[in-house]
Amino acid sequence: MNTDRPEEALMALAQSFREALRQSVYVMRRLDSEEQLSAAQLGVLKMALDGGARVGAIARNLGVKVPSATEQIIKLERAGLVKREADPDDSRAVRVVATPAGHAAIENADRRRNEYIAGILGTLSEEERDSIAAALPVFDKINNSFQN
Amino acid sequence: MNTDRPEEALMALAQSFREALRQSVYVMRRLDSEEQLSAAQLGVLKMALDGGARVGAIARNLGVKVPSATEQIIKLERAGLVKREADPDDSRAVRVVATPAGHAAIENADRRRNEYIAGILGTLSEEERDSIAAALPVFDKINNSFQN
DNA sequence: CCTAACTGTTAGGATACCTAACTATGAACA
DNA sequence: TGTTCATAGTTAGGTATCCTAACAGTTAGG
Repeated sequence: MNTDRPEEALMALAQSFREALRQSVYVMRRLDSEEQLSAAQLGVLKMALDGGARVGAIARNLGVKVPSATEQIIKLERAGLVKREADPDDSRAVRVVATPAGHAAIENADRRRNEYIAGILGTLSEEERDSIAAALPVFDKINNSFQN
Repeated sequence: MNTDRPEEALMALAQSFREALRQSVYVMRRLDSEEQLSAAQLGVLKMALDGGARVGAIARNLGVKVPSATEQIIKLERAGLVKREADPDDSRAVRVVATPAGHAAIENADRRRNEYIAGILGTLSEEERDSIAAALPVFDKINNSFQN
């Protein structure tokens, strides 16, 4: 495994996997286009829930650079969904915290999107759903390989 | 199944699925950032291979509107990887065809990306790879639900 | 023919991301 | 204690991708 010249089977699997990734991007765009909060903003908001999160942590979680996170945070702030506060332990840092309106917004956005997806999952067979359920943790593992 | 109020389990699966989608977008960005051809351009190029494809078909395949496809096609054309020709059957239409340089480029780009992914898949256990392989067709089925 | 439908291109605008440069704070150490 | 280096965010400027609207040319139906 994991040699310089991956075997045929591994390459074929990689190819299919890549196709799934490509489609996922498309699906996410569709999902986003019907909502007010973008996926990135939803991600920020989620991290801002319990006690808030620092800008750098948010950026890392979203897989973007700090200025890109700042940009989304500012939009959410203008929309009244989060507020920025000084970190009591480190005055260089900024804690992003969800406002009550932010809490409400995230619940709505999350539920709507989940219902949309659940509607589609509902059309699958039990078996198909099981295979998805089994694969998701592995997906997660793979995706985490890219965090570097 | 597929009721107005999806069950708990379905909603939970939808939530995890959505998380995987989100991560996929991130992974695709990473993968793209190390290459010269963007994923969208690679998609155009692939369709331009055998006998070429019409602009509208390319747009549909990529999940974007026609002007967005045109934009990518123009870039590839300027790079010498495709050429645009009149469709013999319908003079309104344009066929996008890969040049020899385009053929070469796609092979390189595809192989490099597959090797990268294969390298990661190689670190998984046999079982994990099997669960991915089993899920990919279902992913495909789900993703096709969005083609509307 | 003449109009309606279709295929693409062009123009203009929005969004999200990036790098580089800057400010301010913290931490290490002589 | 004071200098220096590292860290946290913001701001400025630029790029890529997508979109809608308006347009030109072609096809097809009545």
